[in-house]
Amino acid sequence: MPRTGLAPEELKRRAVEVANQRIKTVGYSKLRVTDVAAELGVSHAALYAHFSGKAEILDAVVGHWLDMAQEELRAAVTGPGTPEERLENWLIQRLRLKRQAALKDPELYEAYCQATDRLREVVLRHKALWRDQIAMLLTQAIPDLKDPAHAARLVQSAMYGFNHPRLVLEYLDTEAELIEDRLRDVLHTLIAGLRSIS
Amino acid sequence: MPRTGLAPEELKRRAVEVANQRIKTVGYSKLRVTDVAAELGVSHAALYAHFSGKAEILDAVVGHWLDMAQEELRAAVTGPGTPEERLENWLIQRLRLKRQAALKDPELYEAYCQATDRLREVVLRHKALWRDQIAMLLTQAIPDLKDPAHAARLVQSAMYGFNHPRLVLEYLDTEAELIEDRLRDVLHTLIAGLRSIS
DNA sequence: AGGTTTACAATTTACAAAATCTGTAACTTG
DNA sequence: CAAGTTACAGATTTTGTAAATTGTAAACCT
Repeated sequence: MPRTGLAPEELKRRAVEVANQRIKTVGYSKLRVTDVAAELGVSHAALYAHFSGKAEILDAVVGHWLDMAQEELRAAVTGPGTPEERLENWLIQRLRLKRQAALKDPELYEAYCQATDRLREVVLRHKALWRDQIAMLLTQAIPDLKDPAHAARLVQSAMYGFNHPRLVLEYLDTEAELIEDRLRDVLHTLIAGLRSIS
Repeated sequence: MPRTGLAPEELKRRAVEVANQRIKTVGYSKLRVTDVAAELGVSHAALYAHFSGKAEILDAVVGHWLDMAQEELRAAVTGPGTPEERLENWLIQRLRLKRQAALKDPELYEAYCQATDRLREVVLRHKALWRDQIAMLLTQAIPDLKDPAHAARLVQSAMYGFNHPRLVLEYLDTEAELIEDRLRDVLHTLIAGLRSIS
């Protein structure tokens, strides 16, 4: 019987929520497990029954954000337009989500950056998911594409300069439209190239 | 009359040399202009007659490294092979130079990274030079290319994920061949695309 | 007068003691 | 016995202070 009156899953969910909130306000580097526990009304040791440590709490926060982003992006995959338009849309949307996050919640975004730097498993999983989505859209856009997985990796490589979290930060004060136009240019040229080769 | 017996230009050159050496040994963050001056046998204040401050000395060191790199790359531009091969060669060579620098003189490379982060004028100038070289090679590789400058920027955008100093560091422990293959893939697909569009 | 030095104010860095935080283990409660 | 608490050792962060560094100005050579 939990003395808190909360099911384990619920406490976990709330912990992530609180951590998320605290990162937004006090910042990523100043997040303390103690504070999160205090805000939940439990001792900090209690959290260790649900998370292996501070890193895992952070991972959960980042994972939550990535899930939200994933959800938003799903619309672009199934939306209207030609496959090529949807792929473009999807890539632009992904970029916008990151830029918005970086502008709106810089501290939370910093957590995401650090998770990426350290190659945390959460981020790797989502990167793989994203590549799958690109592969799917590419297959639709280029019917006789030889090796979708390979092509997807290629596109992802070329998009890295636009999408890498740190680089997104670097270009934050550059006009969005300018960057998006460049992304489109690269994408369309790549697709033209892939078509002409296939 | 300089009391050091050195022409201003010579002192400047030597200061850069000493700073360069010191960065390699004691590290970028621990470079002191006092030390540089001491090693030259002048008071640190004397350097302020030639450099506006510490940042400018660092810029000069980075500029020097970039000049060397530029020199090395010139060979690839005028070397043998088809224009497309030379462009590929040039891009690969540039990547290798960075990786080598990062491995051989990590501290010096860190100075370069920071200069890039802060968008120092030295780095911007070299980026423009590089883009010109890409444009030239592209023009040769694709005779009826509409807008070489635009195409060069496009290629540079797509290459950013391979060439950005920080990302180079990030991939330092990934096999060189793997990355180079990806770079080639992206480049060839882009060129195919540019050809099919022109 | 150009180039340099000395002297000095404003910053930055280095360091060590005190406080705080993380993670573990033994103990408690419904 | 699952969920939680308290107690605690080791690691990390904070804080205050001394020392070193940067950059400027006025004086100094030749």
